[in-house]
Amino acid sequence: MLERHELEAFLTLAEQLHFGRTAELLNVSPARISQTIAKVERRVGVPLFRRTSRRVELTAAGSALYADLRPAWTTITEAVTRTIEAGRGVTGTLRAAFVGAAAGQLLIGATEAFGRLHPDCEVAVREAQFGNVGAWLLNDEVDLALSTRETVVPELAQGPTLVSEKRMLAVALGHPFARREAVSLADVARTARIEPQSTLQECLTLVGAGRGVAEVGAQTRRYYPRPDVVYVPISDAPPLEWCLVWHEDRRTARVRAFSQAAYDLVKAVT
Amino acid sequence: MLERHELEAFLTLAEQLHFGRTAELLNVSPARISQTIAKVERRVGVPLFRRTSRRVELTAAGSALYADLRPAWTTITEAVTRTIEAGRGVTGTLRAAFVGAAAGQLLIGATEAFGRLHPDCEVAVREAQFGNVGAWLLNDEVDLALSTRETVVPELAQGPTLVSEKRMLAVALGHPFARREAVSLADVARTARIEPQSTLQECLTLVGAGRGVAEVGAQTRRYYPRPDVVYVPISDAPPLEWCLVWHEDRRTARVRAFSQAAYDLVKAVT
DNA sequence: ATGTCTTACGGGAAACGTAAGGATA
DNA sequence: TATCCTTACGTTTCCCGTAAGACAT
Repeated sequence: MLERHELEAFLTLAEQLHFGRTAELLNVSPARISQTIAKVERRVGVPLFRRTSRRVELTAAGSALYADLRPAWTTITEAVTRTIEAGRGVTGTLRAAFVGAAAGQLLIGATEAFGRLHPDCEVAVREAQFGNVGAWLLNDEVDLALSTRETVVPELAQGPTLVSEKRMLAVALGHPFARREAVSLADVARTARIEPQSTLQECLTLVGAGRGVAEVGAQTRRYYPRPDVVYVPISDAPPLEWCLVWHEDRRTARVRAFSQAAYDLVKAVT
Repeated sequence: MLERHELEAFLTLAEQLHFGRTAELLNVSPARISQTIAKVERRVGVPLFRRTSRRVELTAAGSALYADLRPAWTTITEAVTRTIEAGRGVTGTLRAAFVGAAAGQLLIGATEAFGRLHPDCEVAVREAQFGNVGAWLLNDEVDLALSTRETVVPELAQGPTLVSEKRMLAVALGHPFARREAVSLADVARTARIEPQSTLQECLTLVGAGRGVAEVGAQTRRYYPRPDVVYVPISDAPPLEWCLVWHEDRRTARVRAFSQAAYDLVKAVT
C-alpha cells in the first residue's frame, strides 16, 4: 500500500503538474518527488504521469486514481484534524471546576500559572459541588475539576495530590463529640453521617440541625465558620487529598498542561 | 498527519482490541504496536484507547476517529488495488498483435518464452495490419504490437529493436528496376510509391499491377513470394527495425514483462 | 503464575538533500 | 540557452525486533 508521503506526493503532483512546485509545497527536494513518483509507478505497475522535462500531465490511470484518492484522503486528514483540534486547540477554552472555597483559591492560582505558560488558552472556572462534580466530568460539562480523591468513578482519572489537609468531623454544637479534643474513625463509624452529596453549605446546615455528622477538611473551619457547627479532628484518619480529576477519554493536551502547571505551582510553593 | 503504518495500526487495533493479534496481523512485534499507538495518541493529543494489560477498548474520541477513517482508508486501498490489478493482473490476458508473417513467427516465439516465465498470464495473439496497428494500440484494442519502428504516433512508446532486416523495394515484374541488382533511396524518391496502409498483401497486389513500388523488409521475399513482384535491395537505406510498440499510458507490468522476455529471447538467439 | 501491555536499546532500511547529468522548448 | 526532470551518492532519520520490566487477572 502507498505510504503517506507517496500519497501526498502523488496528489500534490496531480494538482500542480509540476515537480518543483510540488516539492516546495511538501517541503522536500524536487529529486525526492521524482524518485517517490517513480517508485509509486513501479509499484502500481502503470505510469501515472506522462512527462517530459517540459510538461507533466496525468495519464488515464493516474487520472482515475486521483479521482478516487483525493476525496478519501481529504476525509482522513479532516477527521484527524478534527480529533486533534478537539483535543489541543490552542485557541480553545479549558473548562475547570472546583469544589469548595479552599479549592477555588487553589484553582485560581493554578489558572494564573497556567495562563502565563499558555496565553492562548482561555480557562473558564466554575464552582461544582460534591454532588455533581462527577456528573459534570462524565457529561463533558467541564474538562477538569479540582476535587478530593473521593471522587471515585471508574472512568475518571486523577492527577497527583496537590494539597493534603487534616480530616475533621463537623458536628452540631450540642453533639457529644463537640467537647472532645479529637475523635477516631471508630467513633465516626458509630454515628449517623451526612454524605456531602449536594452543596457543602447544605451539608453543614443539616449537621448544625443535628441530623448527623460530616467528614470535612481542616480548611472548612476557616471558609465555612458557623455558629451551630463545631469541627473536631479525626485523630486516626488519613489526610484528605485534593487533586485534579478528569475524564479519561478527554485527557487532552490542555488538560495535561493544566495539570502540569498546577503540580509545578504547588511544588514551587512548598 | 498519520503515516500509513500508524493508520493501519490504529484501524486494526480498533477492530481487534488486542495488541498481540494486531501485531500478528500486521507482521510486526507487539512492542511496535504499543509504541505506534502511543505516538499517535501523543500527536493527536487524546487517548484513542482505554487499556490495561488485560483489556483494550476504544475511547469516545477513538471511536469517532475510527468511524471516519475506516471507510476512507478502505476506499484508498481499493482504488490502489484496482489500479494495480488493471496494470499487472497475474491472471490477466495480454493482447499482442503482429504485423506481417515474419513478425508473427517472432511474436509466437516471444509468447512461448514469456509463457514459461509467467505461466499465469495468458497471451492472445492477433494479426494487425500496417494500416490499423496504431489505432488498435490507441483504442486499447491490443496492449502491445510487434511492428516496425515506422509506427510513429506521439502517444506510442517503442521497445528496443528486436530484429533488423535489409530494406528492399517491391516492384512489378516489368518495372525498369526489376532487372537492377540494387536501387538507391534517390531512385525510390523518383518513383510512385505505395504506402502499406492496409494489408501487405493488398499493397503487393497493387505493386504487381504496376501502380507503384513499395518499401518492404527482406523477409517479405520469403513470406510473400509472388510471380508478379520482384524484390530489389535498397543499397543505401537504413535497416528496417522491428520492435514492440505500446501505448505509453498502458505500460503495465504485463507489457514490460513481455517486452523483456522478447528482448531476452532475441539476445539469446543471436 | 501467566498472559498482556510497556519500556529500553541497538541495528538497518529507507527517506532525504546535494550535486551533477540530460532532455526539451 | 534556460528551465526542469532525473540519476548518483553520502547522511540521517526512524521504524523495527529483542529482551527485560510492569501490570492485571
